Amino acid sequence: MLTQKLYPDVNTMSTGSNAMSPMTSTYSMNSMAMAAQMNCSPQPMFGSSMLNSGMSPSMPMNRIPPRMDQSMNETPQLGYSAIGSPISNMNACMGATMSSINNYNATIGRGDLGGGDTSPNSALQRARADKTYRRSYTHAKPPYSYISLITMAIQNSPQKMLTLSEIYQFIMDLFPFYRQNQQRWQNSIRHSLSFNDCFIKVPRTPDKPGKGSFWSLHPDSGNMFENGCYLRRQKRFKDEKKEIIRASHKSPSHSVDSSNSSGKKTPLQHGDDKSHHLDKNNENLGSMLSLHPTKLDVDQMNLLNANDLHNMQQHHHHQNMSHEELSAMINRSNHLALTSEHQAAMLHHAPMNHHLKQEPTGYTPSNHPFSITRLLPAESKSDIKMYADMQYAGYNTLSPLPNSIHSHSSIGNDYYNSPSLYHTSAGTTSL
DNA sequence: TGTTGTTTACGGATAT
DNA sequence: ATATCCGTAAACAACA
Repeated sequence: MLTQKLYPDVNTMSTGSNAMSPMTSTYSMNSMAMAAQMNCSPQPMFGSSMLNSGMSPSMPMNRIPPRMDQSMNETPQLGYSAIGSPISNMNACMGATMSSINNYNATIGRGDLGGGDTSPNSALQRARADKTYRRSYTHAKPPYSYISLITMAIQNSPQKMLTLSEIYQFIMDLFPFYRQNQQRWQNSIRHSLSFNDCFIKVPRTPDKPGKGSFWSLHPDSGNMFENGCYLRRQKRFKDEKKEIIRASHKSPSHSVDSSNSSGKKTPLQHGDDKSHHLDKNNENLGSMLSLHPTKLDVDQMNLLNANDLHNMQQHHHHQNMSHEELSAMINRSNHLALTSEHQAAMLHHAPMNHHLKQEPTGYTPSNHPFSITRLLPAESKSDIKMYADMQYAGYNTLSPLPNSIHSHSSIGNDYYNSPSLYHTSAGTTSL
């Protein structure tokens, strides 16, 4: 079960001069901050066996990385309430073996509510009393992939597009884990943005000078997380045009361009290195390509590709459409696929799709424990906004909080604060 | 010069 | 077993 590395950094620490572990936590935190840490839920496979085996003693307690020290000193702790956070609600889908974690997380996340497990000798109670045990959870890696995180950030932005630095900031604001090892994960973010077709680059308009482009979601990529669970995509979104290009350059008839003296593969030869094959989704690409034999000049295709969005932008530029209007259009496009009702309808009425895993518990996008709609609810909560305002006063002008976290209140919303929400969809409760 | 963006390469985890 | 997804490192180029 526990096959996935829980803390990959630990295994790769030796490579970096500033190597550090997300487990680090020797600074003090108030209860709200602790809750924030718990919001950085461990990996979904963070199973009970790990907990029951007494994880913390064997877990390396690492030195505080200088950068994190600095970060934490400069950055007030977020007052995120992890009540009902993904890790808590995740347990709903983890089965009975997760019950102890469920209780544990609920307790830690909420603070002591005076209820819960009262059995005197329970491991849970011992765990509660063991602060080291608690601390071992801090800065645990959130269970969301980088693609998920980027998607969250973009979808949560008013314009549905963000700069790279804004994406960074959103992630760091939401997940303290990512205030560490920034070079590492930010490289991965950039890689994800470039590598995945679901992200498209939107050039800056002259009236918005600055560094770097905006990043948005491909209008057709909205159903990447078709069950609403933002842990792992059901399937990788692939821009068909780009895929055709890649395939055309992989085909035997398309030999490696000898003019490429660098020895590097051309971009279109690349693909997913370990996916030396086309997706099943695209297994008919060969025939497609035979229909479009050659002539798929890279430039032409790039032009084709130069992003429908950009074309849209150009098109609407002539119509005096503002950047905001354009983003609103993108928003609508994404929203169509992301609308819960729409997705639910897709789930319940669409014929079985062989490449989609089935959620055994019948989760819909709106109620899945890892749904973005839970993490980033649409409605703001004024009290949390106030708290966030206080916490973030002068923190960072790039912070998405003023217009994103503040508006969506990823934290401390009713969902997170309602004990009733500990009731799982399976009818069990973690309280 | 630091940031942003692209690409290659590799290995682990997960799904089928 | 294989396919696919994901994370990470790193080289490199372009840009502000």
